[in-house]
Amino acid sequence: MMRWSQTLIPTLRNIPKDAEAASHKLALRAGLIRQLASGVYSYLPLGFRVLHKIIHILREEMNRAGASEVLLPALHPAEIWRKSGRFEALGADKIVFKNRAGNEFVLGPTHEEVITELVGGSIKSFRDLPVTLYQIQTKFRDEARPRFGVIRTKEFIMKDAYSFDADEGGLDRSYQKMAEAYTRIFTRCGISFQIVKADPGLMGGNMSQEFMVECPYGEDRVAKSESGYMASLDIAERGKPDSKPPAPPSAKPEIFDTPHLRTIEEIAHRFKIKPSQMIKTIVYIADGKPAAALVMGDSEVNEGKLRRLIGASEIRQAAAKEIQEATGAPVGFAGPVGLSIPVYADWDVLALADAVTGANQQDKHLKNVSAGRDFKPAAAGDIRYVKEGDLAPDGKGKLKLVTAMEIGHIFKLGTRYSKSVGADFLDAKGERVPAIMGCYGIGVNRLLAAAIEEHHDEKGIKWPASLAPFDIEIIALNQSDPLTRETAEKIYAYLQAQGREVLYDDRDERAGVKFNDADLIGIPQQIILGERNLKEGKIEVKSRRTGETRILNVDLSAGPASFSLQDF
RNA sequence: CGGGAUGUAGCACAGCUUGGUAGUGCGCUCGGUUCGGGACCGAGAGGUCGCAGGUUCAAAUCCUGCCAUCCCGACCA
Repeated sequence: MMRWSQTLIPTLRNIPKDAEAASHKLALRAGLIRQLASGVYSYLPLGFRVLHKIIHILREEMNRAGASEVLLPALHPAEIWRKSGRFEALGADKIVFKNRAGNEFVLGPTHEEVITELVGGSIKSFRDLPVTLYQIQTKFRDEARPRFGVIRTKEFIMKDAYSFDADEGGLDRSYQKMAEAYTRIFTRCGISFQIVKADPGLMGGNMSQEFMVECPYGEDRVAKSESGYMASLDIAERGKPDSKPPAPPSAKPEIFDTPHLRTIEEIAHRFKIKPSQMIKTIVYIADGKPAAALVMGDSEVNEGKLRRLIGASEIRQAAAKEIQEATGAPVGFAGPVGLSIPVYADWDVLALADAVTGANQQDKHLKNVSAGRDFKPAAAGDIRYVKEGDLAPDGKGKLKLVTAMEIGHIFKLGTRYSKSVGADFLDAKGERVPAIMGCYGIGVNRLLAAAIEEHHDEKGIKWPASLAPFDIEIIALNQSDPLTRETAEKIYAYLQAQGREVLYDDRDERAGVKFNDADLIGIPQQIILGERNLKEGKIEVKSRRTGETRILNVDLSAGPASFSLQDF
């Protein structure tokens, strides 16, 4: 299959200083990848083999789920992105340029537009549906901040699939099939994942789920409870706290001077008040009308939740001028008392007594403020991001926040793209209607990183069998010993004949170097050939995963076929 | 994009404060001894000190600008 001496596996003894994450360090040290520029990597023979293993699993499972593979262009005319309205939304993340004719192109960061255009031009009737297409190809995003080696890069391989259905029921079925395929894929890759409700974000659409891996070098925060609730921080909800009545107000609100102190931190620091004793008042413009959101000083308003509580369809933070108009004071001094615009309070705020908040006058704040007595919210609810220790939404147990990495994401897109880009068909009644779409993505390189993050120890990588670049590594301890060399060659030939993928470390290196490199690159099984054992007709087989070793008998005189190797 | 840090041989780093023309470990090449968990001895090769400009008799070292990379944050399929 492959001889070490004839390929490129540049293992590193020193830890490259720019690497932080375990997967980054190990991928570099094991000679899987090399960096060309920030967020741009080459995959060397070992790394590329792992990518191939992942891709093979992806293909099998996509095909099994009834999807068909295509290959779409990476070069997209800017036109098509303008058509969907995402050209601007893409912002600085898109890599755009003009060709010699002056036509603008973007290097495909994702392919909803292209696939919709393609399918839209090809389907005519509801009889052509459903159809699910997928592809595996390089995407380009000029990430502002590539991170952690191969976890977030500017150029990455993605498996993306798109389903087109005639109706919502069809979409549900297509989506379900993909969800099942994803579960099979990650399970086969040996990755411990969890499915989390997520925010569809820029993609649009009405439902999405993320496949997440808990990992210190992930980029997402996920809230989870003991009873199994899991949601991305963006949309995680919390249970309504026991409506403990606020402590009886001790005194009436009182104005005090806070010259140039605008932020919660400044006031908290200057007057030695806990942020949790303060009411943060943020002015929003909801469907064109001002409204104030109230949360405890140590919390952050979640705009999605606020929008739902208000019942608005669009919401944004107010500009300085609008704040001045709505509260009569400059930014930094807003408070709920005496405010003429409706105020929406988080549950936390209802339980606060004697709180500190803005006085709606420049350089002044109020103390001894209590909800109910000093102001009445238009509505109260969960309008902030959850925090560690919050009550779980089902009221059972507390929420924990964990760092996680997203390895897959599935969306029900609906008609967002089929309407804007154009993918119509004639339904059974002869009416022209847009196809109902779903889209489904897996980051291939990221999966490689996730597997290393989960499967490694101090010595190196411990590949799951399904992703390992090779099944078995032959370690010939003394390459200058004829018996060792001969046996190695025989076993190498034998294993290949058995259809095993084998790496033969035939380098003229010392035993220690080979052992350490073998543990580093993490091939699941090692066959160790040493003179002492060979003289007695024995070889040693070691599992990288468990460290377990077994001594097997080999009858060398009878040729390579006289022994066999079982899995542990 | 804001904040912080770093840039000297393939990798990891010292030298910079106090300017005098570059060093250590690993790796690499050759010879020898070794050979079951990163050997030893001897001899070598390898560097535009990130780039540009400035100060100076003299710059890796001091000054200015730029670039690159990493980390934190913002942003984000």
